[in-house]
Amino acid sequence: MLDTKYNHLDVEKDKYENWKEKGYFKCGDTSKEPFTIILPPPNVTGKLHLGHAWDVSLQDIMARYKRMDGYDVLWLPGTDHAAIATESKVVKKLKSEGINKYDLGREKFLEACWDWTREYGGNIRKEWAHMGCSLDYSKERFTLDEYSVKAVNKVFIEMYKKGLIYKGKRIINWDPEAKTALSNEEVIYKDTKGAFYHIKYFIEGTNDYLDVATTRPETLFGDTAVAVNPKDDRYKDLIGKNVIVPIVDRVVPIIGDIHADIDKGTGVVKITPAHDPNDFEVGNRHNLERIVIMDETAHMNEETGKYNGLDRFECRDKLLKELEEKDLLIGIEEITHSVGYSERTDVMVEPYLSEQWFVKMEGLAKDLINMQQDKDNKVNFYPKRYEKTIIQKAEECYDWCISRQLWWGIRIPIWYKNDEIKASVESPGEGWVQDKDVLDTWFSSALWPFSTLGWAMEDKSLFERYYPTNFMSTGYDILFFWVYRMMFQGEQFTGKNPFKDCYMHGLIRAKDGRKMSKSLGNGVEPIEMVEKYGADALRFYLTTSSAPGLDLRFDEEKLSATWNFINKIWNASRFTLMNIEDIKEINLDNLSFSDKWILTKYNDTVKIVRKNMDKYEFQNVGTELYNFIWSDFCDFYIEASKFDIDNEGTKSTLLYVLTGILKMLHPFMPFVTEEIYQMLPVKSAESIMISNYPKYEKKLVFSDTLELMNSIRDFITKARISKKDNNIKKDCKYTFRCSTDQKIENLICDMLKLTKENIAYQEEIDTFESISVDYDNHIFNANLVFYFEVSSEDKAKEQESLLKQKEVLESQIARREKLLSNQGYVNNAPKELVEEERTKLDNEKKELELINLKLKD
RNA sequence: GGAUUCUUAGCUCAGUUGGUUAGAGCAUCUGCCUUACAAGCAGGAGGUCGUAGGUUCGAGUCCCACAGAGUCCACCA
Repeated sequence: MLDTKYNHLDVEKDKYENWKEKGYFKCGDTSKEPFTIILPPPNVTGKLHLGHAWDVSLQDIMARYKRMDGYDVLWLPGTDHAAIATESKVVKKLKSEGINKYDLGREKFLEACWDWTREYGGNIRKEWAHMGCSLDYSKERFTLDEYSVKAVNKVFIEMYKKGLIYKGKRIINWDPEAKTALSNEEVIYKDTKGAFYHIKYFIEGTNDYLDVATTRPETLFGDTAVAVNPKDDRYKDLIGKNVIVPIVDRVVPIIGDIHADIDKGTGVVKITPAHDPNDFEVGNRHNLERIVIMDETAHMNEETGKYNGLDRFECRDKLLKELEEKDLLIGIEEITHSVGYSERTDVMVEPYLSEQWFVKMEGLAKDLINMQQDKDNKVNFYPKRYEKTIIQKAEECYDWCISRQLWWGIRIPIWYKNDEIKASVESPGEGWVQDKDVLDTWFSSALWPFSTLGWAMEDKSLFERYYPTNFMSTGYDILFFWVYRMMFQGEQFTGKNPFKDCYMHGLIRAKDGRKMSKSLGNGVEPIEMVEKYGADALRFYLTTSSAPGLDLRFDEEKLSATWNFINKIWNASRFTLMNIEDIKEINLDNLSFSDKWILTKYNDTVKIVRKNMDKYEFQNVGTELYNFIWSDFCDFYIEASKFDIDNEGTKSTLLYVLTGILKMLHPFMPFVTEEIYQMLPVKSAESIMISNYPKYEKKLVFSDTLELMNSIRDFITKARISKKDNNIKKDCKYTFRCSTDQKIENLICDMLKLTKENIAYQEEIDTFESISVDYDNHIFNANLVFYFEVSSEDKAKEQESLLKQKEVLESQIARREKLLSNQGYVNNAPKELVEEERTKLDNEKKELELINLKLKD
């Protein structure tokens, strides 16, 4: 027997291990249709945060739902080596031990990374287990395992040969702390306080100068021109003349270029082709020299004379001082402007000229756009609007910088010998040297949906069976990092989109709407919440509390309310189990009105739940189940069943409906549903995980009963209000007439807790005041009269309440009459709706008559 | 500059082909320890659905404008 209270700690203990041992998580039943989900691989040394908990819950819901519904489900787990993130952690750790990465050397450093990975890699698996994720661990992958590395090499070489990957000298975003190039996506722009420094650039051979404004004065060492707009009347005559770059005293030309904006700043721009992407373009147009003035750590190099060796910001300070001393600084104008920071290290990104590998995006992006036009092969986004976002991204289409000057990652399969270049995994022979760089983590992630399934392996059976995948779920924050890239790589190498449906969820925010972050200290640990309320509550709360694509404000009170809901389910189960111990089989032949009613309601619920599950509208599923279970099943049906509990049909109904409830809840709350399922006296499977998902059963739908019982329920509610409003005591007397059926009369008496002692005798009645509750429609009518002693105060109260009722009724009748006299409504609205309105109007009129009668007394 | 989301009860949010009197949790008020559950039960109060127009027989829902809040992309000498 169940305890009186739900204890999530007991319930969630050991179940996961048991499921895993039984092999329920494994795919492979080829008699069934496959259903595939690939888990977005978290950073191998990372920690599960609430966003992950949300993400894995969504996927587990789909995995469990489809598994129960007869599919061969593969939910494939894996982790990502997370190049920069992991490498920077290992560097930091070594540093604390007084070890420098470069002194240690590449091989030993990689060993340290592997050690780190092994040490922390298990954590994430424990967290999946806490959350109840039904992952097939026999297929677990890592972005540095054979599956991934082979695919990455194959893809790289093929793209290189097709000219889709090229090496180029360009301005890229440089992270001076991690000492690597970054892609545009890895740069985060933040509003930063800075200044326009106005500097004098003297025109050669004159005492006149140009006022050049810059936010990065230290780059003047790399200036090789000054540009003005050719249409700018102020300066156009100067084009062709030269200016002298201050401090370095270099003579550089004044050029005319549209890049110089007449309205911006002073209209004069210094051109530093090696340190600014726009200037780089200008430099190309005018054949300007590119002078690199910094090293890879953003310290000034030998080009800067006495500033050589200084950090960029230190150099800026000292340079400004010197400019001031030499009267070359016109002024400083403080501004707030947007500056790029590295996503991982949070240092200011430096635009930096270097040689890097790029993916040529034009053709790939076009293919992606075309694929989305194809109804049968497109990715369906949930919510839909993300498709537009993806398309826009594809239309912008700038090349993707994929080389990283790191060691932890997949090394670029390119070999050099003198001037020769070869693409190959193995060394082409003696004297060949491999490219030192590794690939962007996201390059391997982009292949993840097919690399994990053995696309590059000899045995392609998994790929053939489970690709393309069915469901992808992820936060919108990695739409461009990942979803976009998976799409074009999938299309390019498999000819198909890697997933059919892509569900985007939002971010988890703190209760005040701010982002959860370490610096604000407002983060919530999912594991703490699991300990406090259970994984079941956390999963249900996270997945049913917001609409797709929207952020979720984490509210512990709501999580606690979810716990209460589970406690309610627990107790409803407890009641059911207490009353059906002796049942041997479910027999739904001999059913009462309320049995038929709950079965009908239940089947409606099954239908709506399935519909919404298939559309990933989990918040609707949540609302539907919550209302059905709490309001219909617990508050009404269980109460009604108490008076009929010895009936075989009622016992069967209780068990049948409870079983269905547990099954529909199972994807959301796997642990508690399994706990209760195991105690059911009649069940079809050894675990709820592998039982069948409920189906709509037409033969268990009794529409007439639905209508009847809804009316009865209405009547009971009304009678209850009357009882209370008029302060009727338990010992009052009543007479009760119900025209339909003796059973219904009994049920109503029971539900209203009216007992034989309350029956009134005629002679008594005469001396008592009375109130009555009437209900009359075409399938059910009843009349309940309470007789009781009443004070003048009570009587006044009743009058007041009747007048109020009258007022409400009259306004409703007026509204409905207006509606029904509207020909447009009568002609256009659905017939049933109009008919319903008519019935209601009739009822309301009858009710009003009764009230008027009572008011006359 | 472009795109996009949000604005519904005191608070946090649902409301998906337009159709009863707009729902829930928490908080609040009234009455109940009724033998599944007081972390509960039975009720009550609380909303002119951001503002102003339009389409429609009918708008929280569709369209337009405006206001406020947020996010993404581009630009940022």
